[in-house]
Amino acid sequence: MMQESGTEVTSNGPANQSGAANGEGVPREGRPKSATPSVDVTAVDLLNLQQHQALQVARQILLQQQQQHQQQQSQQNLGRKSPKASEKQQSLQVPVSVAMMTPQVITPQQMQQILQQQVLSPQQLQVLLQQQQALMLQQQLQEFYKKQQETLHLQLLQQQQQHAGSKQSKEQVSAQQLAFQQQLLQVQQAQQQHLLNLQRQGLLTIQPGQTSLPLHSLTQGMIPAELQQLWKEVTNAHVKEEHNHSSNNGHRGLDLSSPAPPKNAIINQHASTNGQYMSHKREVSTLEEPSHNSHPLYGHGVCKWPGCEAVFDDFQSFLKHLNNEHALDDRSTAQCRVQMQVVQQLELQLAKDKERLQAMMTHLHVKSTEPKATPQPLNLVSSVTLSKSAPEASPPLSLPQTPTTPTAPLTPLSQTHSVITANSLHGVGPIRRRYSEKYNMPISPDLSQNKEFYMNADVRPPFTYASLIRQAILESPEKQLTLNEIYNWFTRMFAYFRRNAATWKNAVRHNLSLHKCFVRVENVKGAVWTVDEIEFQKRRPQKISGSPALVKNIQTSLGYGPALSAAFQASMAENNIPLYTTASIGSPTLNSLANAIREEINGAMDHGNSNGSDSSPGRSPLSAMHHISVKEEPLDPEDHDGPLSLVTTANHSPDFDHHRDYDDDHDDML
DNA sequence: AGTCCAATAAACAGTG
DNA sequence: ACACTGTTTATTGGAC
Repeated sequence: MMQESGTEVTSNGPANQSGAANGEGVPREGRPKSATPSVDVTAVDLLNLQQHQALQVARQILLQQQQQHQQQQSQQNLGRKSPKASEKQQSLQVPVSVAMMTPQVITPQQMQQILQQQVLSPQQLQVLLQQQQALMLQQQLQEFYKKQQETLHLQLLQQQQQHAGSKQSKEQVSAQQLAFQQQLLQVQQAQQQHLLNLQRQGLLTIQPGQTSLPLHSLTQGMIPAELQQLWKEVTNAHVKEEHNHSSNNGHRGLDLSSPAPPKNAIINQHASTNGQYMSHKREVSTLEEPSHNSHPLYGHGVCKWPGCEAVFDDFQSFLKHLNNEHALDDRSTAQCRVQMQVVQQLELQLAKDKERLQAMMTHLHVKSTEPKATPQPLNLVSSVTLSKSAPEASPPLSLPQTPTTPTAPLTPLSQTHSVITANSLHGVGPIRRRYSEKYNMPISPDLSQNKEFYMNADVRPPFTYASLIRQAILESPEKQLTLNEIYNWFTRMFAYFRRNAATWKNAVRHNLSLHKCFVRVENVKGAVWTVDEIEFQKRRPQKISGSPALVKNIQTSLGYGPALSAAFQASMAENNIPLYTTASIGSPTLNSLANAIREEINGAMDHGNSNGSDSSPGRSPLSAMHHISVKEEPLDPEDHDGPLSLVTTANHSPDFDHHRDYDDDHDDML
């Protein structure tokens, strides 16, 4: 029945649905049957790509720097330049080969192709999009820097016409080097911001294992080996050619001296976290711990001074190196200033994120008796463990969190069962299809978080039709929808279903008919569809638990502390253990830590060999799924004369659900 | 390799 | 006749 909602977006056109679902030239958007595997990119790959691109940009800048410098020197200081310096510059250009490294901005066509082939998950696409934005930004920065260089060059020429002395020239060169460093820093910071944003949105998972805290991860991401190599090139070139004179004067627009340097304590605090300890030797000698063979700038036999990476067999030689190579000079000072800015930036970001966290925690605990959470990230753990003790607070279903609050994080207290958003794990493993259905997980968290994305991007949502239909129905006030209203929900919520109209309607109907969880109810107005939640939950996930390898993985992950393996996270998700994913709360590493601790508290270590009742994967006390008061007799659609009688009442009955779910599952599995 | 599941396509029937 | 709704079957491919 075309009800009042018939005015809805029917851009799909009056598709001849019956029997000719694929009519009207709608391009079939099936699975990427022969999708080019090369496009299969994970978030980590994208991160690497971005870093590589940033490096290229930076190298381009460096090349320009060097070229301009070379030009000016050959023009102004013909006989003075040492051949070595010239060789150095030449050698710098050789590996750069900027012409060969075109910035890999994805063309709209390529983007469209990626979108249509659906080889990327929405999260990956978001990463991709944002990285493209970052690329743009970097290019803009590059252009800006070009202009800056031009003006600088002009001024340099003027000055050198006035003072033909070499000293002045060197000062300018020094300033240029610093300007470049500053520029590099800007690029880094842009990246940094970007990465933080990505992390906050849970779109990016830092590879665990190498760091202990997010900031460290971040910094590692910011200054990869290549970037450090670049830095080395810069600083070496700078040092070899000239050093003396304060670099504070003359560097245009970089004003490194102006920002109030962070307190040493703060520097130390960050140094201890991000490993990028950066301070004057004098400070080091006064501040560092006198512990033997231990130095913040020394780790794994390598000097950790930015851009150094010199290898030492013993600590003494490192100290010697530190005193000799990283003594108090212009270069070290400049590097220190740069590092200060990095730290400041991180602090700023940290403060913002702390504030955000505070607000989140305040919001989430406003109804509980918990004391207001402190901004300490680790309190996530406590809040998690606390929240699990009060599952009664959970409303019937995940539906209360409608997608209308995309930025609002999940409310743990209210959705013990739906916290999982496998999206954060999407990039970890192979791209799976429609993960939400697999684990019977409510899709609302993901949906709410990515609502905007799905609404605007012509990307297929990674949910099964059944999940989407269920979501549509449950979102409705009456928990019932006509077929047409379901259609409308699809088109309203997903750009993909706006464009690719024909087949999915057939699929919707097919799913409605096929799955027992969808119950058709005759209504006054016609027929409406409701969700039989019990049936829906009966559709069990595929069993993954019990894998010894998995258990071992978990154990090692915990054993190694916060470096929670991706496999572990994946297992958490696949085992239906609610976790505060990166999508819901900022830092993935923190989440990993929280998860690890929480998992430990939950006694998941006996995951594989506990007594049968609790070895089931989803038996997180926090999960407790949602608990529907189940009528004894199975629902019979035929017997119901009203849809409301079918709607799950979702009374919480712990006694029932605690073990029934899994016993049921096992029974069905066997 | 076999099984399960979801997506897709399509035929068909009932109804307004 | 037509469009919409609903059911059913078959095929395909991915994941396990």
